[in-house]
Amino acid sequence: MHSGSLFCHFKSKEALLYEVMQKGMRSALARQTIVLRGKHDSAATLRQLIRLHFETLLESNSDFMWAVLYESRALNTRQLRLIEELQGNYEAAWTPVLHELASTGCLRAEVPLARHLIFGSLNWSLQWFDAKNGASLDDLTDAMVALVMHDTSR
Amino acid sequence: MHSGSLFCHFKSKEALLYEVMQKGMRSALARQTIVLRGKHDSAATLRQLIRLHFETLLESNSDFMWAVLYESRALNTRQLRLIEELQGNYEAAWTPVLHELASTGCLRAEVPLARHLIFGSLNWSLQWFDAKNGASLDDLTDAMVALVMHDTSR
Amino acid sequence: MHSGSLFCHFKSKEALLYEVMQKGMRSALARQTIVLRGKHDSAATLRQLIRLHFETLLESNSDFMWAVLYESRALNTRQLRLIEELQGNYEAAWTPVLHELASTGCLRAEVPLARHLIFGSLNWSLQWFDAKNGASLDDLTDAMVALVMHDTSR
Amino acid sequence: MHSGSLFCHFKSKEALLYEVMQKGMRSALARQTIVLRGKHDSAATLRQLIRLHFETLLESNSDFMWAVLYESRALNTRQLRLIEELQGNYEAAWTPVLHELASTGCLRAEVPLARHLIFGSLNWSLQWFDAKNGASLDDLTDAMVALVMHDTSR
DNA sequence: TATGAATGAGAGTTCATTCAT
DNA sequence: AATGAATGAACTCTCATTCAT
Repeated sequence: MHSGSLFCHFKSKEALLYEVMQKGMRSALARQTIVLRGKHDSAATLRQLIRLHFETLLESNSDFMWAVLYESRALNTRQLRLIEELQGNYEAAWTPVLHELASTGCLRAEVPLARHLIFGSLNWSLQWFDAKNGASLDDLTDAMVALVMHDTSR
Repeated sequence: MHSGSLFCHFKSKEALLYEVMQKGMRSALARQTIVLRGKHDSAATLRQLIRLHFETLLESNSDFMWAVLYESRALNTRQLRLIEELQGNYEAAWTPVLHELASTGCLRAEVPLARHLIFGSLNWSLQWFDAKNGASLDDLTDAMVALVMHDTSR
Repeated sequence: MHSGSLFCHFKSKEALLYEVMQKGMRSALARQTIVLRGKHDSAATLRQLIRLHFETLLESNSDFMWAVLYESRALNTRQLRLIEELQGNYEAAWTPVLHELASTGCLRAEVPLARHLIFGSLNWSLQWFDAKNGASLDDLTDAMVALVMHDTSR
Repeated sequence: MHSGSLFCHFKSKEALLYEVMQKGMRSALARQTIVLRGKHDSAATLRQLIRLHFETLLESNSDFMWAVLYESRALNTRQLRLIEELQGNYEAAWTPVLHELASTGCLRAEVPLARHLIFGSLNWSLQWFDAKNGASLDDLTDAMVALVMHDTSR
C-alpha cells in the first residue's frame, strides 16, 4: 500500500485504528455472547470462555487485540471511552461465571482480583505465543484451566 | 530537564533506555537471588517470588519494568539480546520452584506454560493496578497464591 | 461532480482555471466594448463602465473574477501572460474616458494612478459586498460616482 | 530556514500567521491612534490616515498586511474573530473623520460605502504598487486625496 | 464519458540529536 | 556540564492526477 491510499478509506490513521479496534471488539463480544447463551455448567463455560479468548487474541485474523491492548493511547478521549466500555462489557461477562465457581470452591481467589489475574495470563500470551512451534490453543486452554480451577471431587 | 541535557550523560535516548532497563533488571535479579538463597519450602518461596515481582513491577521506583515489558522494540539487536537474557535468567529461576510444586500436586499445569501464564498474571498488573485505591501488594499476592496454588491437605 | 470526472473535460485543474478565467475575461471585454460603442458623454460612460464592472464582479455568474483577481498565481507563465493581457486591455479601455474627464476637471488625479485607485475601489467590493443585505449594485455605482466625480457646474 | 525550525518558535504554521497578523495590526492601530490624537482639521487628518495606511501596506516591514488581507482563511474561528475585530477597530476610526468631511461637502458619498470604497483603493495598491519604479507613497497619497476630496473653495 | 480507488509529490509536524554558547 | 535554538529524517495528511472498470 502506498502512503496516501489509507486516506481513501479512513479520515485519519486514528480513525482506522478506532475502526479496527471497535469492529474487532464487537465481533469478540458477539462470539462470547453465543458461548454464554449455551447451557453448560460454569466450569465448562469458563473453559469455553478461555478457549475463545485465546482465539480472539492469537488467531491470524486477530491483530485488533494487539491494538486494543497496546495502542489505545493513540485514540482520542471519546474513542478511548467507547473502546474501554466494550472491553468492560467483555470482561464483565466473566464475573457471574467466576462467582459461581468461587461459590463452589473451584476458584480460590476474590473474584474481582481473580478476573484481573486471569485476563493477565491470557492477554500476556500475545507477548510469547508462537503458533509455528510449541503449544496449540488447546494446550494453552488446558494449562490455564489446570492452573486456576481447583479440584473439589475429593 | 532540558532538551539537550540528556546527551551530556547518554550517547542517545536508546542508550538511556538500555541503561535503565539493564540496571533495573540486574537489581531485580539480585533481590530475587537473595530470596532464593533463603531456605524455605517451595510454597513459601513462590509466595516470596510473587510478592517481590509485584514490588518490582508496581513500586514507585520501578518504572524500568514498564520499559522492559513494553519498550524493548526501541533497542537495537545487541541490546535487546542482553535484556532478553536478563529477563530469561530472572524467569528461569522460577522453574525449579514450580517443578517442585508441580511434583507435589500444588501446581496443576505443565511447568513451562504455567510459568508463562503466571508471569502474565503478574506483569499484566502494570495495566490495571492503582496504588491509590484498591488492593495492596499483599492483597495481590494473596489472591495470586490462592488462584494457582492447589490444596493438597485432604 | 466526482473526483475523476474533471479530467474527462480538462487536461488539468490549471487548464480548467485558465479556461474559466479566459472565457470570463473575454465575455467581460465584449460587454464593455458594447458599452463603449454607445455614444455618450464621458461622465455617463464612466458610470456605465463602473456599473458594468460591479456586475462583472458581483453577479451570481461572475465567480471567474475572483479567480482572475486572486488565483492567477496558480497559472503557468504563458497562461498568466494572456490573462494579464486581457486584463490590461480591459483596464486600458478606461483610460480615454478618464483622460477626457480629467481634462474637464471632473477627475482630479493623474490618470494612471487614478485608474489603479478606481479599480481598487471596485475590485475590493468582492471582499465585503453581500448581495443578501445592504446596498444594491445601483447604490454602489452611485456611491462610486459621487466619490470620484467632481462637480464643475459652479 | 529548515523544515523543522519554525516549530522551535511557534506551535504551528497557523500560530505563526496569527502572531504576525495580530502584532502587525496592533502596531498599525497604535500608529494610527497617535495620528488621530494630533489636532488637525479633518482634511489634513484624512491625508495623514491615507499616508499612514499606504506605509502600513507597502513599506518593507509590512508583509503582515498581505497576510491580514489575503490569508485570513488559514486562521481558525477564534483567531479570525480577533483579527477581524482589530481590522474593524482600525477602519472604524476613519468614520468620524469621513463624517466631518461629508458634512462640509468635501466627501460626496454616503460614509459607510465611501469607507469601503476608499479602503479598496488603498488596499488594492498591494496588487500593483512597485517601490522600485513609478510613484512614491507621497504620489499615491496626493492622487488619492485629489481623487476623493472635493473642492469647496469656489 | 464517468467513476472512485489508488498513487505519489509535497506540505505540515514531531522529535531525537547536534551545536554554539 | 547545561542550555535551547537549529537541524533533518520520518511520519501524517492533502490533493491533483491516473487508471481499471
